[in-house]
Amino acid sequence: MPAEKQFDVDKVLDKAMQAFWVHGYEATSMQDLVDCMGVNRGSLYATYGDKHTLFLSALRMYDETVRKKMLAEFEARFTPREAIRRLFLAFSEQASPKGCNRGCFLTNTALELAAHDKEARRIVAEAQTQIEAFFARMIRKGQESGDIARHMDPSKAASGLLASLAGLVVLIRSRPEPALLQAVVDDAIGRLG
Amino acid sequence: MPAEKQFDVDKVLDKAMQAFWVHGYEATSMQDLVDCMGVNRGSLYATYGDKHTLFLSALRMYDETVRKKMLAEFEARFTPREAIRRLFLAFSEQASPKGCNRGCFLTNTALELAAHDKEARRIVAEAQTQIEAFFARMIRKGQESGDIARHMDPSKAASGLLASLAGLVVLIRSRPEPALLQAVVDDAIGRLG
DNA sequence: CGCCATTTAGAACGATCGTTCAATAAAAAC
DNA sequence: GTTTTTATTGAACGATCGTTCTAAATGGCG
Repeated sequence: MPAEKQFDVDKVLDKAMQAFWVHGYEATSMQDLVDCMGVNRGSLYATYGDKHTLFLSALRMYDETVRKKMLAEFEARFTPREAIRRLFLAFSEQASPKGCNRGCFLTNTALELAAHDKEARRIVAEAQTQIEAFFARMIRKGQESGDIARHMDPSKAASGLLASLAGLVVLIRSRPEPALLQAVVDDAIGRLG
Repeated sequence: MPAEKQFDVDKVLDKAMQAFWVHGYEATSMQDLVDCMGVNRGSLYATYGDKHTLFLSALRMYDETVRKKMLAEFEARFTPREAIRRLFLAFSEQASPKGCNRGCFLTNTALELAAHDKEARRIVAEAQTQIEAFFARMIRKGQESGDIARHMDPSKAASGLLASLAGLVVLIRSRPEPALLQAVVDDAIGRLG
């Protein structure tokens, strides 16, 4: 049934993204991917290349369709302070003590691969830099409008918020307790004054 | 050459801990462990059990010999505020833009295994709870002596510091830039008043 | 000195890993 | 309508995975 692809390349890549997101790179086998993507091995290699290349494509897709979209939406729809809060809530509220807590694909990758995989580190670092810039921008805007405290250094506070956000998604995976995550979010937002 | 073990069980377990710490669970093969521990496969299985059991032993060893020791030493030797600062510095100063940044074994495990491995999650969660308790204790003591701001809720602020610390070690692996890590530490300590 | 207990060494196990390939099928090109 | 091109399929590849087992070696004990 050829000459035209029998599947939607992006939709199937999304399946791979989900698998890598939940289980990580090493713990996801090509067999797992064949099963969850619903595409045969040959087509998979012909379309996406080898496992490592496929992983990086999935990571880039997460960065584009999840991270970028999130920041843009919150920045467009809310006040600076509220935009920051929504970003934290987007993670803290996805967590549940029982279910599977996948956290953040970029942060999972930061710890599993970034130390040894140059391209993975580049993607993760670039994404973190943009989140940091988002925080700094929001803080500056909030300071102008008066709903964020004027005494703080926007770029230093942005680094602090980036760490708090990364820490939040770590805790989502190890201690998905609503009260704890809520406390982390409150503490982070509370710093804004 | 038997009847007595030819190697120091704890010293060799330490080698395994280093390997898992740097590369994680899945990316460390039994062959890697045989090589770096300097002990044969048979002896390895007879002494430590299978790979997963060995990993948990290594993780427990990290918790006992690294994490617990660190907290106890800082708590005993420094003022509350300085004890907190030293804990952050212990991580931020180990990072270098060039070298291998292993970060924190417990946090690495939190993201790689905690979501799917019950016992690993238990160990990580317990350690994080104790770090949180350490922060809360230090904050209370600091508030009494006056070098930590009195307006903050100790246990909520402790949760916030725990997230900042976890975030710091995430950034160590993905963006080991001294200026960034310094900013994160300054922001965390700055919150104490 | 000789027997036993235990560790050591490394070969070997089946299973699974990531990857490739030859055969099949169908749309596109002429 | 024939040829060419391309996607699909699933079997098959060698390598490596975690694990087990057998044989050799040594110290403790009678």
